[in-house]
Amino acid sequence: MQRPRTTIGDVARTAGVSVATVSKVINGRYGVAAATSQRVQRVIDDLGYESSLVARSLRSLRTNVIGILVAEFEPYSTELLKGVSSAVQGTGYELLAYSGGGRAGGHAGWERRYLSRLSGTLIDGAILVTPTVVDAEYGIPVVAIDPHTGPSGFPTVDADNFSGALSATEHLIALGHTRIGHLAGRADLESSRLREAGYRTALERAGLDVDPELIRVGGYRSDDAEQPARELLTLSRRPSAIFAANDLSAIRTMEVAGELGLSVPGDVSVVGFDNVPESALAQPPLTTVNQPMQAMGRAALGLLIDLLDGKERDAHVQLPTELVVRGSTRRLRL
Amino acid sequence: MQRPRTTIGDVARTAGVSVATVSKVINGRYGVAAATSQRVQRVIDDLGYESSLVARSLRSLRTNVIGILVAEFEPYSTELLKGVSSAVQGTGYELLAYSGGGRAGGHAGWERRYLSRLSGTLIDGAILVTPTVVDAEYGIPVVAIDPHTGPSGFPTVDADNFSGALSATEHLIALGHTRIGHLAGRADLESSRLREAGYRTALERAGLDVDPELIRVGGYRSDDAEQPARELLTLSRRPSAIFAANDLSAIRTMEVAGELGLSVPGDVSVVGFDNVPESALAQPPLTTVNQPMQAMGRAALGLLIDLLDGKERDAHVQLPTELVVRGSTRRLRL
DNA sequence: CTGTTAGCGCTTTCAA
DNA sequence: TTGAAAGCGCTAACAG
Repeated sequence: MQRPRTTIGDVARTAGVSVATVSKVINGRYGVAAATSQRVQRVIDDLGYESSLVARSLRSLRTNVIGILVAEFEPYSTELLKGVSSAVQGTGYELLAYSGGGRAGGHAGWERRYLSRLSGTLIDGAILVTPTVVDAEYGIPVVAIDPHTGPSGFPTVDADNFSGALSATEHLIALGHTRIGHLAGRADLESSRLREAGYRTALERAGLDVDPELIRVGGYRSDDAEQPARELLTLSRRPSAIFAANDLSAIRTMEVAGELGLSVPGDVSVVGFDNVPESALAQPPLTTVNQPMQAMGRAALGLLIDLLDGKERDAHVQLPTELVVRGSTRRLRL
Repeated sequence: MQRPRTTIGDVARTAGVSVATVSKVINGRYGVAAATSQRVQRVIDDLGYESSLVARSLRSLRTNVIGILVAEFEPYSTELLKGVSSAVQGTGYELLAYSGGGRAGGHAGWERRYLSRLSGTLIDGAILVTPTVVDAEYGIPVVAIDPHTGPSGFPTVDADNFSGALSATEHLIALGHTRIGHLAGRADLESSRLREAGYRTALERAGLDVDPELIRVGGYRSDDAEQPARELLTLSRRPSAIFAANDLSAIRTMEVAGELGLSVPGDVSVVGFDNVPESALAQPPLTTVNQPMQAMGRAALGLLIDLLDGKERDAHVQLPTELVVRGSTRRLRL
């Protein structure tokens, strides 16, 4: 099976020239006779030769490949990916999305590891999705989307998490809910903190108490949300509404409610955050806060390309969020 | 900015040993004194060293990285990606999704180019999404999802396109439609041909004529679908229903209908294919044929890993499709 | 205009 | 148990 791939050496031998000459032809360098160039080109076509990204990148400084590093391919990161992909068209760059399997994403600092692995340089620059540690120096230009620490002195794209959480909670309050639970995100993420802050602020503005018992950590991942969702829904004084820190945990919350024989939105209203496509598919369709993920991906790519071109750009881009009311919330019946 | 990354040489120098020794420690080879090993390990941790995938792959045959090659990150390929990503957890493999920017996906044979670039070996095996040319020998184990030519003597995963198209068209016929247009996919794709065959068969079984004027090529991409959709909808004897070969072109068809002042499903019913999450978000929600994309991704990964482990597996996996009725189709009013 | 040479960071014999 | 040296495929000086 493992027929070794054709190398530049094979091409050189077949064409009767040196590898250096072939390299020049491939890269369009000056100093090759037209006739030679054509002959080499023919051999390249005949053999179906394509230069190895690996070998090339070991030697040269540019590969025209942009990396996008994610902990896992889930709805959020894939939406970003769609945005980046649409924006990369015509820029001359190719895209390489990298994700460790398994729990790598769980370890803080996964982005450092991945970057180290790919650097050197398989990629010219990288987009980090939800990195936990935003270290100072990475060796290559880097843009972060929704980083752990929030904007911290280097290029960042995020959404207005605070306002989004505020309007989500205000929506529930406007519907007459007063006992509103919150399924928080990962404690180490700035976005998570901002969403909780929006929740608290909305309650306070409405003159409602913030009951610590109603706040649980769901951790953004569906699996991790199950247990805390169950706790909230089996409280003796059960909340009549829950604001989950992202759609995945909101959807899981609705599933748990179903298992407990509770109807959404009949017995409990649920609001999510992100507006991933899956939220509209849920039963009932999830009321959520839209985060313009594809636009964020495009913005990140724009920042990164400017960086690669040596143009310094405004270090921080924040895009607006917006409440999307669907079927998982309803007015509280007294 | 470009602080060069720490290399194995840096580690060796700091630890006062040779690079060879460091390499052995990293790879857990025998023949290193425990004390030395510990000292080297400490330096590695201190320096935050991570070996370069690039350099390593140039030398050794395994990288434990699986490639997934796509023409573009759009809803279909990202759904597959989610499936592959969930299945890769715990296998010890990492994932590298690669996509050329721009029109690379348009050129037939893009998968060959990408594979050549990544081979040699950045990746141990690859999953090819909708490859156009399924060449015999690629040098590394390869599994194709929904290939151009259909199952052709090497491992393939696809969905039951014919049955899906059949039930989509039968659904329209059952609703009383008799003039049913078809917006076909890319002419070079087997899946596209099968969907058209399902459409034709359903019409024939119902004793309806297949009017060639009602069949246009939409090409699976949203942009490419606009013109043919417009043509169908402005025909003097306009069809009362359209079966589009995938969701993206179905959604575009609905948009075009809107621009033309036609209501969906009031004036024209529309059915798609794939059931990408976006289809449920469309206005109105799209009736479509579900293709279990995440399961297909998981199946492809399973096949590939078995191949990598030297286990030969059943070369062809076909998953069932299923009609999902939503709001874009309705009974024809006479 | 073309070829020789020297690495890029790493793994792997093979000697010491 | 360790290290020196070769070489993976390629590019970039530099010589011829």
